[in-house]
Amino acid sequence: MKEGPDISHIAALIGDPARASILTALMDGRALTASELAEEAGVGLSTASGHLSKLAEAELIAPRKSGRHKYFNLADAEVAGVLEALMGLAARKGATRVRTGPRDAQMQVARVCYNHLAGRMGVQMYRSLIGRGLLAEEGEDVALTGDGREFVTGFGIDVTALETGRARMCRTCLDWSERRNHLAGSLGRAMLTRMEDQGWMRRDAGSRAVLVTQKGKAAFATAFPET
Amino acid sequence: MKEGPDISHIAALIGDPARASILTALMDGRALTASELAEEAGVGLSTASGHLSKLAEAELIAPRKSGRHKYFNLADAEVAGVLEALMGLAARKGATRVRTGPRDAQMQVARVCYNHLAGRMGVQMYRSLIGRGLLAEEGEDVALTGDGREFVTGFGIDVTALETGRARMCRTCLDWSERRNHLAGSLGRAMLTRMEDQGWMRRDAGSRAVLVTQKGKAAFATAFPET
DNA sequence: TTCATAGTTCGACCGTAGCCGAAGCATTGC
DNA sequence: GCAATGCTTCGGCTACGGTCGAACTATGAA
Repeated sequence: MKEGPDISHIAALIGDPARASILTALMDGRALTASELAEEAGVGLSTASGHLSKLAEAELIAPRKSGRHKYFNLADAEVAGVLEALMGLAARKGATRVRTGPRDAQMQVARVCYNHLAGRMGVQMYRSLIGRGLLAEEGEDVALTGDGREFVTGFGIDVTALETGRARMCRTCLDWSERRNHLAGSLGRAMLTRMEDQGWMRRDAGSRAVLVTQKGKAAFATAFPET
Repeated sequence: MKEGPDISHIAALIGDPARASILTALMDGRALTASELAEEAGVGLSTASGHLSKLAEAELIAPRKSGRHKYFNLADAEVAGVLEALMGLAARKGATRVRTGPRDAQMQVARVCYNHLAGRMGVQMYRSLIGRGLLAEEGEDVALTGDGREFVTGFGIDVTALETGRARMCRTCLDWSERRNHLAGSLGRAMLTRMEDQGWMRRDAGSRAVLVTQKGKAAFATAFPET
């Protein structure tokens, strides 16, 4: 008398510590190789290879061969969303396995989620765009308004290119630390890239934290004022 | 070098088939006893007791003693939301463990999620309320508008009582079958209860399906027209 | 009090699944 | 061609955790 999809299989996949590390490592949207993920998870290459097969088989991650390397990505933003949601549950009993350090504080301020900006700054950007009518919420997702289109173009982003792309341009993603939406989708990704290009922020290699430059702090506050 | 909350522990808890059955059984919001849950999961009472301790320890479920019975509920709507999200992932590769039958079709149409209405009808209700400006989305959550307050009161619900309650009145919950939001929170619960009281629908004992009466079909379509 | 029902704890059993190292493919570089 | 690198497969070990039944506790009913 069980109804609905079988969640135990997929949850069990996420439930192994090594596999959870792998998935967490992929949450910033970068593609990583099997060796890098093995290192990240702290297991041997053969073990990691087994884990990766299982995750790929369940379509939680998407493998891509490139030469003699094999790169892995999270399958899509929905998977990333489920992982963030699980982090939300885990976070509220302080079940962080993290060695606390300077990076962790920065993680709360700005970090990469899948491939867009998350953390306090990600949420601030989102709320600022909504508050000024540049982004409008429609049902479960969001869209650029006319004003928003203009703003984003002025920000240095080719909106037309995004619109013709295959990926959804605007998506929301629930932030595990802030418990509020931030902007995902191809626009979210483009915004982060643009801010990196302008020297406002840069990703911390080997973690999901995003380091904000002095110049970036000021420019960000001007571009995305709290409303 | 792991950052962020430790999702593996919590995912592993959900990942055991017996525990997943228990959690799934609790998704309709009813409180069930240890024996009932053992039956549901198909394990012995002693085994179930162990599982229940673990789930309670992780605050996924909330135990309540009542006489010589012990009742269990999901801890809150966020837990229910994570479970629905996992179902969404599982559903897309057809990983249903369900014996297909007439009930399952009904589950797609209308079912109980935690304690509110989900499935096609749940989504229709939500979209109808949004479309007519009775419910407004604000950031990640939703609120009743002035018109909405009037409408809901006319529907036979004491809004003031809900507002003074401890639980959040309006919440959204992502539907695993429809992939769209439906209304959760104490208002979502009250709406379902009210519709049951009026004889529009009733819960199928022993499953999460909601059976809609002939009268209910018509009344629902009138009350929540597609916009 | 005595009995019955509900749930917990304990001990023992057993299977699954994670782990590694070694050997085997595949791809690139020399 | 041969060597080096990246990954997969295989075999065998181990341990963790799910399972049950039995003994124990607690609550309520007769």
